[in-house]
Amino acid sequence: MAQQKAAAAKRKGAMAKDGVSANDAAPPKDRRRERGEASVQRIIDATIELIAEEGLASVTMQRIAEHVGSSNALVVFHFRSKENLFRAVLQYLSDRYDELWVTLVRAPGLSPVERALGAVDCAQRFARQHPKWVSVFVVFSSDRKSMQIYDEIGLPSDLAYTAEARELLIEISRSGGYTGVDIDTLSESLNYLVHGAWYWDHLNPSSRDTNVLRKTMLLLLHQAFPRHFELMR
Amino acid sequence: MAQQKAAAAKRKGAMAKDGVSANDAAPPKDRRRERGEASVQRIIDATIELIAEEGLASVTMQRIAEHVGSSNALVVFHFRSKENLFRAVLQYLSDRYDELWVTLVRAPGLSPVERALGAVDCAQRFARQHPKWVSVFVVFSSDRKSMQIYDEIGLPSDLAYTAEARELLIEISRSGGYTGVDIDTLSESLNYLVHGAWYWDHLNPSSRDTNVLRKTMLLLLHQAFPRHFELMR
DNA sequence: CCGCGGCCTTTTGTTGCGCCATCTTCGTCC
DNA sequence: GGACGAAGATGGCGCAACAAAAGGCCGCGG
Repeated sequence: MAQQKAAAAKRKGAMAKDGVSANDAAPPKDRRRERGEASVQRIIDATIELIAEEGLASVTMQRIAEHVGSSNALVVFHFRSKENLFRAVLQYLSDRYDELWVTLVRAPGLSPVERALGAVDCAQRFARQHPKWVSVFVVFSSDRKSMQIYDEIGLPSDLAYTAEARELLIEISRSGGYTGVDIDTLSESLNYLVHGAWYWDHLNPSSRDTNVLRKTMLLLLHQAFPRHFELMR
Repeated sequence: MAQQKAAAAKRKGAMAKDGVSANDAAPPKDRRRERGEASVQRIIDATIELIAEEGLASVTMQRIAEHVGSSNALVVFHFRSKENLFRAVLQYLSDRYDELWVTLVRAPGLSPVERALGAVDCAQRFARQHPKWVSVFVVFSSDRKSMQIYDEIGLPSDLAYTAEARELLIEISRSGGYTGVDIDTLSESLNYLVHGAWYWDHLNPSSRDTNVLRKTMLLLLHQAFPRHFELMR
């Protein structure tokens, strides 16, 4: 499947990058492979675009191929089936979200409070910078059929992020000497808020770009840990 | 499949006797029409069931008919097309929600605070009592194609409920002498929370039946209007 | 007993996925 | 350095699934 190509890409990336250096080692970088990988990426991008704009039902292999500017057989060649293509798309998006999360939440040297703020940022930035990606997530996770794919790829990460955030809240509560804070309800609320914002903004894009999500999350955090989170103005 | 149907119909006609006493109150209603209406309802129910369980993509006219125990032509007969059927389904669900909203929010003699609490109740009850209906809403509003249907039937009501809730909050704020409350952010947050809960519980049913939605909505209301809303314990 | 309305079967035309035969382009081996 | 082989790409086709239309049947009510 698609993983083979990712693996091959690593091998190439190791040395082909600085290949400008004169005539050393005659770089055997396979231009066929490069072309193929570029095609794979273009197909994934086109699929995201189409799904975000039109939904799953009306997306066909030929429409994707058409959008890419190739024949449908090329799509079938790279991803053996439609389901495989969708799986690759979701994996791609999941990886992009993970990158952002790692940068904003798991960056070394951050305090738990900073990490929590990073998580808030993560949710908001992702939705603002890549509304189409969010749409694809929503579409995939709604239809039960494609939900099988989401259950395999998206949901586990999703639950992991929630759990990680929950641990952060516990740590803040403990080290801050707070008692009587209902962590489970709080973290679940934040989860609802994030997904609600994503979902609602997908179905009613005009409400995007307000600061409601961030404000409310900070409000809840402030209400629970007043000494550690400032209210937004 | 269809043979059973004909047989059942036959039996039904003969059975009208032993159901009630011989000369039961002269039915002024056309029994054919009754049967037809029952079919319509059964088809709608089956469609809801199927969409909630499998998503839009894999639902076909024949699967619906099969689930109802009739031929696909019967479905086509009652609703002229698939799109029309879906429209009827969404209209049906929208009507059910409206009934609940009218009962809980617009009941005569309620104070604004009671109405607001009614709105909270409405969102929670609907999700608890009819998870499949919520699933259908989510499915319809996710796929852009069927979103055209949702935009016509579901979204206007949705926006109306949000607007009505917002008016309630304004009224409470005014009559309660509150100043500096950001009504727009508050009502939008509550909206996010409701849709987030519906969406998340649809894609991760195990988290249903907690009280998080209600608790958090009341928390936000209490935070804005402390003299009018008690916290849950 | 007759006509109509609800119900069903069969048919038709369309669409989409996946595969095959073929072609091109590029590394590699002798 | 020239031919072979493999990866990448193309067009088209077969099979299956689907929505929808055309037409016939049957029981019910008048």
